[in-house]
Amino acid sequence: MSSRVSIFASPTSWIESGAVDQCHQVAALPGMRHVAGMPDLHPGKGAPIGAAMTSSVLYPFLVGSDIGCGIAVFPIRLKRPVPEKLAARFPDLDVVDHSFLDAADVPGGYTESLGTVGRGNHFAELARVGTVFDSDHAERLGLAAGDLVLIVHSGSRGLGERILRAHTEVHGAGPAQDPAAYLAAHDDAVRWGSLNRRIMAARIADALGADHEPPIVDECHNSVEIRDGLYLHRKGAANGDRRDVLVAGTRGTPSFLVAGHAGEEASFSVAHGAGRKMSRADALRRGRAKHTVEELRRTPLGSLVVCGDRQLLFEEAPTAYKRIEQVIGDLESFGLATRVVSTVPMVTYKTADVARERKGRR
DNA sequence: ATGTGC
Repeated sequence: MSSRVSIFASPTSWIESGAVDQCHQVAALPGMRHVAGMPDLHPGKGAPIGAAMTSSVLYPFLVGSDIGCGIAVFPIRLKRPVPEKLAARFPDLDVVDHSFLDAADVPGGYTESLGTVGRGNHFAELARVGTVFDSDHAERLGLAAGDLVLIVHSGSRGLGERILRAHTEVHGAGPAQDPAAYLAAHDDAVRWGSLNRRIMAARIADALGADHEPPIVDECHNSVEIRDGLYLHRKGAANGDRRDVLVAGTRGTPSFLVAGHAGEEASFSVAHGAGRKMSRADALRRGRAKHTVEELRRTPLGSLVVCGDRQLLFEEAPTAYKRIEQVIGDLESFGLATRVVSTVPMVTYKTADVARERKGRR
């Protein structure tokens, strides 16, 4: 059985060779039919990130540990948004607030860390709609230039990790022997991730004294689905089959809400973000020489980044990522998606700001 | 990515 690798990136887009190698390694796995690399493709742990991988057997490691990770967009209204004041009022999304869990029907019964953002590339951001590229589509979503939105990127925390570990402890990187059982646990994690994002949005809106609405976009990018009798794994790739997707920029550049039009050749998928250009280790080493903490906490866009962890701040520096405009341009030129609006960060929460808390307690 | 691994 032959299997193909297709990379949806223009020759001028930077794709690390290691990530393409990983695509071919995955394509050589038993039962594999097709690997579609998105323009944000970069190397991951064992499998590429930014890829949709289709096979006749289910490989849990291709989804990874953060099953159900995704990005949701919630319209929010605020009277006079001042980034400095709002940043100071953001809730501590590193810890659970039990008052938001009472009414929640928690998938998998896993209540630990529900409503918390986690680490890595996860964030919760207050942003304003910048450029409107497709006014009809934006209007259907209820969006106009200047409107405020909450963007929440997070996943299933310890739950997804537990599900993958239960599989790998027995089968390693091998396929699921009981796909239905894995899928049932996976679906719990997908629902949990979505609930996690909603609870965070509610916590933020409450802390800012704002009204917010249900999400207008909520697509996960680590998942597996059965499509045409095959397992379609997505790792750092969102469902782009006539779905709207928020493709995340960086903590210092805009993001793009796009309309997905991806067909079978692209495994019905679109990119999930800018994609890392540097490893975390490289970003930390080079970032320390290149940036100050101050410039990473107050971006050229005038937005603020709440992040009490200096290492994470450097790892997540905008320069550690590819240019989001290039990624979006590739999605458009390959016909996978079209721009609807851009969003411009005002306050991005990464992790609690220890410096601020210490000051407040004095 | 992860209540984290050798």
